[in-house]
Amino acid sequence: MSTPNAKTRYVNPNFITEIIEEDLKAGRYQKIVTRFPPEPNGYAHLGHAVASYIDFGLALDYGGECRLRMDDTNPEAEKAEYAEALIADMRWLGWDWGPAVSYASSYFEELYEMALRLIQKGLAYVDSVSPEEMARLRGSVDKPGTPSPYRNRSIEENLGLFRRMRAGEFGNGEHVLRARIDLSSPNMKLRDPVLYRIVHAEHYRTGKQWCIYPSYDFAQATTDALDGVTHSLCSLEFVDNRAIYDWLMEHLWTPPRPYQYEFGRRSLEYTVVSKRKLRRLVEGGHVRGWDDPRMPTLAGQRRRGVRPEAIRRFASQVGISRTNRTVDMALLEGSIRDDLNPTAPRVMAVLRPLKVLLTNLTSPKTIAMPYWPHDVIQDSPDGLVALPSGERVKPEKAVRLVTLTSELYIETDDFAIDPPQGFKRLTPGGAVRLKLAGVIRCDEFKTNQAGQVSELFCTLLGEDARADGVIHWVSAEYGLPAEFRLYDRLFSVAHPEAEARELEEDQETHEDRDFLSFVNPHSLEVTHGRIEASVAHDPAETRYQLERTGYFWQDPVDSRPSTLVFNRIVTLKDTWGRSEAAHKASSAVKKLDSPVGEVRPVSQHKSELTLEQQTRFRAWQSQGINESEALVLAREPKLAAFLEEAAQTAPVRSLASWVVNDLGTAIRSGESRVTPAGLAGLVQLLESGEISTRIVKDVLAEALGSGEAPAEIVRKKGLKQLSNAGALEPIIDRIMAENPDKVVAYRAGKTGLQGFFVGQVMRETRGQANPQLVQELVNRKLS
RNA sequence: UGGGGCAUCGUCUAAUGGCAGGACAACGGUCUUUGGAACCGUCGGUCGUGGUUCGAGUCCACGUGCCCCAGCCA
Repeated sequence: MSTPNAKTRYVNPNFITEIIEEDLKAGRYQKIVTRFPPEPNGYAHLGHAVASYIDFGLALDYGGECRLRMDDTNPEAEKAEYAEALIADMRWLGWDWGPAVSYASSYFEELYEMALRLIQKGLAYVDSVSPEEMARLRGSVDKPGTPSPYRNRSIEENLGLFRRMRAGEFGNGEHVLRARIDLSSPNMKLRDPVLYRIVHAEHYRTGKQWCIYPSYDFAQATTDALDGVTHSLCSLEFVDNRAIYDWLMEHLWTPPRPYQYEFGRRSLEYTVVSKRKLRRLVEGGHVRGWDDPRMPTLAGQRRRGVRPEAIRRFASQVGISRTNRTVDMALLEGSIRDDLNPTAPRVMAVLRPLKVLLTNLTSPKTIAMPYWPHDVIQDSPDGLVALPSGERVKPEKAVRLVTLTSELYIETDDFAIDPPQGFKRLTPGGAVRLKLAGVIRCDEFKTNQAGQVSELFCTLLGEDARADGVIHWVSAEYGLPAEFRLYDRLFSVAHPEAEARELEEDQETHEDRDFLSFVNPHSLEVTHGRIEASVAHDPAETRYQLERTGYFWQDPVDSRPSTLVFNRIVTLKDTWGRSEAAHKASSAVKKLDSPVGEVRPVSQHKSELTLEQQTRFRAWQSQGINESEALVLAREPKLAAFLEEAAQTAPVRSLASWVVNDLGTAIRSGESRVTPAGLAGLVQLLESGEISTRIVKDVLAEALGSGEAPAEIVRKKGLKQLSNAGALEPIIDRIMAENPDKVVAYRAGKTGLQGFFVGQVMRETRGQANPQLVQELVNRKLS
């Protein structure tokens, strides 16, 4: 249970799973508990989907639990409608949060008690300055803050005031409760953060019961603890807030306690997700609503026809790391196609009809057409395939009847008077196959006044006639008229926010040249065409692949049996259209080469040394220490002092690199558990040839963790450098024998494999082999 | 500007100091009654400069670039 199956796990291994596995192994928690805590102040979007995937997926992977918690601590922004929508969206995604949704607002009483405890401990106080004054007193990033005149109120006074705040004796903004932490902290978040503020507003759940509300920082930490959370995951912008989280845990909770970990946000190309921007799209009429299929909201994606399985697949592929990233649209589209390809039955529809008359077809022909292509049938595990109704039947039963009549429609694009190179469709005098209905030849075509082709006259040829390609079609008599809504990316640029920012910098007039100016005017195209009659009998929520055009389903809001409306969920991959477009673009515009040799500042200057540092720098150099290390030592007295002390019993030249490169970080932070004498002892062993640098490296790392004397570790583990070729050679021979393929690859020129062989030997000998010697031997044996 | 976070193919993501790997995209091919799918293959990367090391994406230093923090929002 503690390590998920690599194939079925939700979340791929990452820095957080590493922590979880370590915590489970060490028995710090019986089982892990995560939580997904949206604020009900808007609709869920793909960002929420990815974040929830991590929280719920991790819990699933490690046999834990994930709570869904409404972080509803700001009554002015939140609505029941949003909370309900959020819950519905999460359920749609398929998450299970146990018997009940958790609400921060359900814990208000407990939180209030905890605040009282903080006051009683002298760790929180009621401040009564104005918001502006508080901002001023907080200082700025480069100036420390100054205490408010109310910072030293007595515990009794604070208690009294806080109770009166709750009792509603004060107006908005008159008082707040603040944590007493550190007004001069370089971390701005720690400058006495607000814990409670007065808000006289109706809360969608607690009504007027409260007029004081906990802040994000206070509520997040306390409700995590109350919910039994073990791993509290949030996005990177809250890194600074972790200090408050830990401070609150330390003073209010006894272990086991939750810890906060942060991961990078994910955004998507060609879209925006901030609530403010989404609202402007809706209110500005750029889209038809929050559930417009172009919106990145889950409501929008759902209405578009995307299935939750596709969203989860997408989230899984996006992955998780400690960097904010913008994901390629292709990843989402690919996930949707991968989900739909094996689940969407195929039918035919013509989006932009061109009338065709079959001059030699005397009576209609009814054809049984399979819903599935051969490869989907082949891949079926039980040999059965689905009908649109969901019923699974034998492949030969998975068919619908389609009628070919003398009057029919084909796609306007499937005919060209003057075809481009490689065109595999209908041309004047040319032949093409109508899917499953025979080959036709175009004898004549008619044009309208505008010169556009309006009708084709064709002859139906025998089955064996040669054809350039296969196209889809719909009978004019039997086909049902339908509206098709073809969605494209909402914005015409991949990074609308970043582009808008650049525009602002370029021009002073930024107000109307913001991200909205990048809205793609062609993001919705509506066509009227025909779809084969069989769909009339299918469940309304059936997702189809309309052959050669894309995945579609009926718009759940606007489609009616009498007036069908189909949304395009995603196009098919179109290698022809793509190469066509690329061809046009390259021939139309000859791109100007961007000027070469761009200017790059060549300021590779070392940061300046003071006179005193220069003197020390030269002194170190004169002792034989290289420039790079001497520079560090000259600048950092702590390291220099450490080195000087160690140098009393070991050669300074040999010590310097260990001090600078391996112990530097620990010494600087004052947390080095290796003493100067300890290092000197180890270096003596190195100098005498008893141990190798490899061993020094490993021992130092261990000593840094355990605090044990390095020489003692060497003695206890019996570490000793093996410089005896006779002992090493059999090991090398064995490894070569075990990896014949690598030997071949090496001899074929993949010399990077030398590292593999050396590494194997080092591992076998627990790092004790003399690496130079091993390398030498390996080289000789391999060549 | 003080503090913090981050940097690996076009994109996303892996690699106890020891083979820079995977996925998506792109490109080429096989197959195909979908210019789809599937299959095979190709292309392509460690931000820069030094240092430590037998060996550095990983450790050290100095740069460069991006993101977050000065709400009684979350």
